[in-house]
Amino acid sequence: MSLKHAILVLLDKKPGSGYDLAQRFGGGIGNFWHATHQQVYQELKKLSSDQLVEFEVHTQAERPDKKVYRITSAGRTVLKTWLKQPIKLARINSTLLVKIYAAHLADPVELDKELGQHIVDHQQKLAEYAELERLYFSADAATRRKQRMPYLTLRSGIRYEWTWIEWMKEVKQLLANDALPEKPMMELLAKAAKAKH
Amino acid sequence: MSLKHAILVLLDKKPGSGYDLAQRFGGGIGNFWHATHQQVYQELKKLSSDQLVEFEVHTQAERPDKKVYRITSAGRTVLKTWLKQPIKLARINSTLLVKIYAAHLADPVELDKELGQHIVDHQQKLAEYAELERLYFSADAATRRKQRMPYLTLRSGIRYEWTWIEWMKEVKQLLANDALPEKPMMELLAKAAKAKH
DNA sequence: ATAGCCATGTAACCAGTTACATGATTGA
DNA sequence: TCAATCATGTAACTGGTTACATGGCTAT
Repeated sequence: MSLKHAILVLLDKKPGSGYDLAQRFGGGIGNFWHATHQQVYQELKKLSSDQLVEFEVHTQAERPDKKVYRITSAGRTVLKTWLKQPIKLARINSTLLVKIYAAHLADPVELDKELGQHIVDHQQKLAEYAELERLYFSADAATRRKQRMPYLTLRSGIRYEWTWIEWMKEVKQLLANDALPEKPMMELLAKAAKAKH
Repeated sequence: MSLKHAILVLLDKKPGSGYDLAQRFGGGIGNFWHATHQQVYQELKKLSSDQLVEFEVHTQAERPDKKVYRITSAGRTVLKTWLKQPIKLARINSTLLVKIYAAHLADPVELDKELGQHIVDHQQKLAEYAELERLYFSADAATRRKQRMPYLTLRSGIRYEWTWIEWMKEVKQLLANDALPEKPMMELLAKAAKAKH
């Protein structure tokens, strides 16, 4: 489990309310770790009873009161211990790949449409990332240095979306032409890598 | 949920016992849909009570008896209906990215070691995929045509591992040199794409 | 001997999703 | 007036992981 740790990471960067954290999981870190507000509130309760976080109630006029959480030193210890532990290879569960695997049962027209929609969705995501990258590069050197870790995760996202889009386009075209790939993927990638030098 | 559908897909290709399916989830389809034997047995029980699959007990000498499951026509209908339904954008939960995001709290030496290990793990996976691809290309044209959908999923796996490895190598090097990326990722990818023509 | 394969399962727990619930303020 | 934002939660359910349990056969 890592929701626990993801929350500790966020609170270490900056204290905040459950609502706050839920917002942050909806963008930025949300691109590689998803959580809903229900999960966040539950987890905060647990973390709080384990004294890894603590909170203060902020009474607000005009807005509902809120509990502002911050990480405790015990929490920071847990976080650092977690960072030291090697993680297991992530396992992928991709519905789209299961569908492609079973595509002989599907209606080709529908499948083509679905791939098309998927390509659009991922292109949109990529455009979002591209804009964030543009912003990053327009910041001054000090800010860029401070933000380098989040930026590196963004680079991962860009590569990921790009690759995924390339693959989907390839599949869409092959299915449309009822064709097979001509060359092994490994060969194509090796050639592209060489071309860089 | 898709374990249900993944099982139906597998049984549609070929009937088999729970043990059998669990093996198949450990390789091939397991590369993009993971399931343990406990999950498989539970799910088969549900599918069976919903009459989407049926089984026959095969008594074996020298081996434990087994239940050989096959998909029913109701199951095939459910499967086809599912194939028609558009799927939502997959959400990613990547522990490694959370760690990188929080890397300012980590010991650089440990982080470097962990990245190194991860690179090795993924290179191993990639080598596995490369071997499978070699096998695919050494088959005759008819076999290649029949296996094209599984092969397309393999291509996705190859691209995925390759990209992931490239990113990790980049991060490892940047951290080792305490450097920042010089050029936007979008620019680098666009240039590489152009070079193909 | 010992490990690994074949074969099936239960049970407890942990994590994640969906639905329900409330209620004030602000802006279109 | 209607939707969105701020703010917090409960409850039911579904899905996934880990541990436990059994037991014979085969190959080293």
